[in-house]
This record gives sequence, C-alpha cells and structure tokens, in this order.
Amino acid sequence: GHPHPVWRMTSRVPALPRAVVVHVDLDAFYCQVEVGRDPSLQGQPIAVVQYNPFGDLRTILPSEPRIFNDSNGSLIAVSYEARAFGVKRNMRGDEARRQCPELQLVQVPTANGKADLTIYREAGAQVIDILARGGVCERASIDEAYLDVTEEALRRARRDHGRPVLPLNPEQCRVYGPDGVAGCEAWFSTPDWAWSDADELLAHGAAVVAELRHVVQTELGYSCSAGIAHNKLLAKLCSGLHKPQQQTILPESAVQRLLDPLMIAKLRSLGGKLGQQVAQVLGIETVGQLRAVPETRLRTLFGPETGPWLHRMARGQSSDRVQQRTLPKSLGCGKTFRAQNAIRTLQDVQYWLQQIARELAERIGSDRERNQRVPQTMGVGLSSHGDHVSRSCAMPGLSVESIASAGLALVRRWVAERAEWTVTDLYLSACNFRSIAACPSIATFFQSAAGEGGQGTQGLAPPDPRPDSP
DNA sequence: ACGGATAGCACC
DNA sequence: TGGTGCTAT
Ligand SMILES: Nc1ccn([C@H]2C[C@H](O)[C@@H](COP(=O)(O)OP(=O)(O)OP(=O)(O)O)O2)c(=O)n1
Ligand SMILES: [Mg+2]
Repeated sequence: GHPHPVWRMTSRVPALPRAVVVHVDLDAFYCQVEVGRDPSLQGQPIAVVQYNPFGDLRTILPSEPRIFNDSNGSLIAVSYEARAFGVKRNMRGDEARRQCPELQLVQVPTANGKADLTIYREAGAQVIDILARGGVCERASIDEAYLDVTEEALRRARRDHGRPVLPLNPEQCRVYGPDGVAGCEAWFSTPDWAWSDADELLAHGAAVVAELRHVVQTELGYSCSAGIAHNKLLAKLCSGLHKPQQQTILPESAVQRLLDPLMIAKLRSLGGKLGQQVAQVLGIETVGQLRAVPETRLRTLFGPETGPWLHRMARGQSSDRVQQRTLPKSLGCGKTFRAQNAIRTLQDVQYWLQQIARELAERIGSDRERNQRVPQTMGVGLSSHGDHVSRSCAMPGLSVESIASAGLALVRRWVAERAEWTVTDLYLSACNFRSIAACPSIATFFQSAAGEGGQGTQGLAPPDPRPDSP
C-alpha cells in the first residue's frame, strides 16, 4: 500500500498550527532565594559562594546567619547589582570584593560534611509548579523550564478572533521585530488584518507567559526572564537576550537576523568541544556562516546524524518536543576532595559514603512522600587519577545503611581490580523511578497519566511532528 | 590551594 | 543493563 495516507499530501488539509514554545529562566536564582530568606539583602550587591575554608566539615543550617564576607570560595551566583560592578560567576571571594567592596557573600548551607542545595531545589520546584499551570512543562534545570503553551494560545486566538491583546506588564516585553529589538507596543498594535497566524499565536503565548511570570513574582517573589518562539532552541536563545525580568518574542521573520551574526557556541549543545570543532574545521565563527555550508559537506565532515542536525540548527530548526516532566529523573549527591584531602583508605571511603548516603536517603524519602515514587537503581561514582568510573546495582533498600553498604560493596569490587588508587570525587545517585501511587480508579489514572507521564494534547496530536520552522 | 554540585542524554 | 563522555546550570 501507499506509505502515507493520501490526505496528508493534499492541500485541502489546513496546516497544523506552529507550536508556541517558551523557555523560562530565573534571574540570579540562588541570589534571589537568599534575598527571599533575608529581605535585608534586597537591592544590595550579593553573591552566593560555595566551599568553606574548613572543607565543609561544619554544618551551616539554612536558618543560621550565612553571610561571611571574608569567604574565599568561588561564586556560583551573582546578583545583578553585583554584576554592575564587574563581579562574575567563578570569581573567588577576594577578587570579587576588590571589584565591589560592599558585596555581601552568602555561603551555601552545609550538612553531612558537604554543601546542601536543598533550599534552592525546593525553591526551583515551587517555580516549576506555577509554570506547569500554563501548559506542558519540562524541568530543564534547577531554575529553568520549557513550556509548550500552544493549546492555551489557540484557545485565546479562537476566543478573541485572532487579535492579540497587550500582555500584562508590557514594559517587560520585547519583540525581535523588523527594526531590531523593540518594545512590544508597536508589534501588538499591528492591525487585525495584518497578523500572520504564527505571529498571532506567539503574541497570545506571550500574554500567557507574562501572566505566569507575574504569578511567580507575586506568589514567590522571584523575577525571571523568558523567550517565546516556535521551538526549544530559539526559545532558549531568546530567554537570555534581555535579562533580567524581561521576556522576548522571536517572530519567524526575525530568526535569520538573530542567528546570522551569532557565535556558533551560543547555540545550545554547541557550547563545548563539538562547537569548537565545527568552527575550527570549517574555519568559521557565526551561525550565518554555518548556514552557508552545504548539508552534504556537513554530512561528510560530521557524520550522517550530526551533519544534518547542524544544518537544521543553523536555520533555527529543532524538532525535540517539550516533554511533560516536572520532576528530575535522578537524584544524586557527592563531594570532591582536593588533592591533599583525597581518600586513600577503604575506611575513609566508608565514612564518606555514609555521609553522602545520609543526604541521599533523606532526599529519596521526601521525594517518595511528595511524588509517590521510589528509585529502582542506585549507583556510585568516583574519580581516581583523573579518570571517572561508575558502578550501579538494584536499589537494596531506602535506608542510609542499605544505600551506604551497597555503595561500599560496589567500590570494593572496583578497588579489587586495582593496585593503587586515590579517590578525589565520590558520589551516590538513585534513578529509575517507579510510581507507588495507590491503586487508582480508571478516571483518576487517566488524570494522573496526563499530569505525570503523558503528553497532554501534544501526545494526542497526529503522529507527524508539529512544524517548528518552515 | 580550590573548578563544586547536580542533572540529562547520546553513544557503545 | 551497565558504563563512559559530553553538555549544561
Ligand atoms: N555552573 C553553575 C551554573 C549555575 N549554578 C546554579 C546557580 C544559579 O543561580 C543557578 C541558575 O543558573 P543560571 O545559569 O541560570 O544563572 P543565574 O540564574 O544565577 O543567573 P541568570 O540571571 O544569568 O540566569 O544554578 C551552579 O551552581 N553552577
Ligand atoms: Mg537563571
């Protein structure tokens, strides 16, 4: 028979609507979490610093005073007030203070002899829970999420007969328009007859995003930025264009203008070795230059998968869907030991596995209560002489003791294969989660399936992909 | 001295 | 399945 249903090849079928994809990224996130806990820090230049001079041995609770302005660890988050002084992530405390004498340095909490990121994780989860009200929501990191708000945008387009209305807080809304970046007023005052379907959907999506950002701000006190475009690649690119506290719409007509002068490394997944290699092998720097390279040449140089993928990326095309997933797929924790403190005995391995297992067991326990799931697999990882190895096994139980001893057994097996070793990195992780939700009625089952693993209306859509770009 | 603690995914 | 390497925040 014919490989495709004939109707798909006719022009009588209306085109699927372009997806409205959003990337949301909290501003100076760990700093905002700390300001929320200590409002006296509001408006000041601050940075969050990880590492303490005693090797994280002393527990520092989230509720304790954690401002240590003589702290010399490295900065993992920097407020916008501090950035104005030239303070940057990865700077050391002393260097940062030279740039900004008023800088307030907040130390990450510690427990079990290691940094404890619980307060940031929980704040991130609160944000995700709000964003998920807007549509399909994918947790992308502790402070980022992708949303697919196509359905709500379509609903509004039908309700308002097209005609997007100016979003909430229009001064926080930018458009990459025909004359470069501009405020959104001009774009939103496009006459009714002049909107393209795709732009109209983006505009409605932008209104949804403005409302979600407003809820995050008022309910949690956190500001964020967002990008609104037709796919994840472009939405992510846009969310970073006007930080902080701004959202940016990228109409299809502006994609090429945005990409042409952009350094290749700015594209997600090209920020590392591959991006460097692409630029070097081709002797180019920008996405525009990459777009000029024939697909056949990219295929020859980078392979049958990577070549065409680069070709599409240079055109702002990416087809990976926004997944419905608000929870992390794995929980892990670990600690790095500087050369001097490197672990050289099994006794010390055992001690540190126990410490790390305390945190992991605690997190697995609260995750189980909150999310009705338990991990089926655990693993241990370590670095020795610069090489990283990992071993995994079935989850032996959820207690500190069972996790620590299973971890130790895995390490023993590894040690047995080696004459000499020195552990400079040790971590435990848990993954492969299974639901333990109480046996639900059919109706309840379908409800939670749509919320947890399902794809919402995305998943019910016809099998051919919703077009992201022409 | 000090570039830490996490997380997801492609690939074999 | 289990394991490594890359990319990212
Ligand atoms: N190498 C990194 C990068 C980030 N983070 C943490 C601290 C950040 O606050 C948070 C979010 O990372 P972002 O890259 O989004 O940076 P910020 O949110 O701090 O700032 P921005 O406003 O630029 O997004 O993740 C980290 O621990 N280590
Ligand atoms: Mg951020």
